[in-house]
Amino acid sequence: MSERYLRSIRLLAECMQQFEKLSDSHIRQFELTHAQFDIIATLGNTEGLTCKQLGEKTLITKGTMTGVLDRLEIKQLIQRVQCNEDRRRSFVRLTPQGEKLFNSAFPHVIGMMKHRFADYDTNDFITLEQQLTKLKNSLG
Amino acid sequence: MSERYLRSIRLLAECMQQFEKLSDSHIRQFELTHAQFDIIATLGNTEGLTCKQLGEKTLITKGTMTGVLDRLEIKQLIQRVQCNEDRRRSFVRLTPQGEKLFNSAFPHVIGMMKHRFADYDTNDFITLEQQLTKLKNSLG
DNA sequence: TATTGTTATACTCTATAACTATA
DNA sequence: TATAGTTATAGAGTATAACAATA
Repeated sequence: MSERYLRSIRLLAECMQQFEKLSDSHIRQFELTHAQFDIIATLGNTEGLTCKQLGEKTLITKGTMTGVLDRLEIKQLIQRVQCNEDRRRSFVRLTPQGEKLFNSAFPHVIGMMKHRFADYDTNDFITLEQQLTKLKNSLG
Repeated sequence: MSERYLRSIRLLAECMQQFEKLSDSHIRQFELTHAQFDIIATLGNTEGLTCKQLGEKTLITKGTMTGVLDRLEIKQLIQRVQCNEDRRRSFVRLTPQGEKLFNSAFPHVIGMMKHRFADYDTNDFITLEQQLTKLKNSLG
């Protein structure tokens, strides 16, 4: 209750909440849900990932994953490509439209966020990254 | 795309994901959903909050809030008390059972998390808190 | 008129378990 | 037997808008 680390966890949650508040409106602008955006963002700059890999990265469970991927497939933002070496698996990849959205959505979010970090210099980033990396490793 | 702050945001999200992974099983142990836990945690150690205040703190919108509160009321963990000064509003408060759960759930989560911060000393916490506070203010 | 909270709707996410196909 | 992904189900969260009561 009076444990010191609770303060850090609360701050962490508040940071995340602020970020979500900021990104929310932009995500919806692209007519995506959070889960869908998460998938698009995770697939961006990859050659494709299996459902399992996507699940590990996004914490979306496999039963849910099928539904999320179905909706993204209907929107023609992703495609499933069956894996020839192991026919149980399939690779999920961004379609050209998916890539286009990825490449237009991110600069958009970037533009919005950029000025918020205006007062960070290189050393500030280094310190922040060090602290977050340490925290991540402690939690992981 | 190559913006430096993206690395920090990614780390932030990964920290939050790790924390959620850890707390998830414990939340479900108390037969609560994330949203429900969020409400209980927010109400803990308060005299009661209005729906509006709860919505601002948890990012749950008012339409959703009614449903979440209904389910918590059915579980007898919260109660709504109409406000006499402004009869449009009502205060949402933990019931004795709700407080009991709050007070038993948190030490539980604390116990689980404690050893993860074993290698943090006071200075580590100070640095981490400073960085997270700075980040929160930048995002907010 | 504006605000607080509820109701209603349609959709999405979620957990879980049973299932199919492949390994 | 184990694994990858789908299907099925029931419940919960979500956005949105219309609504009632109160200010």
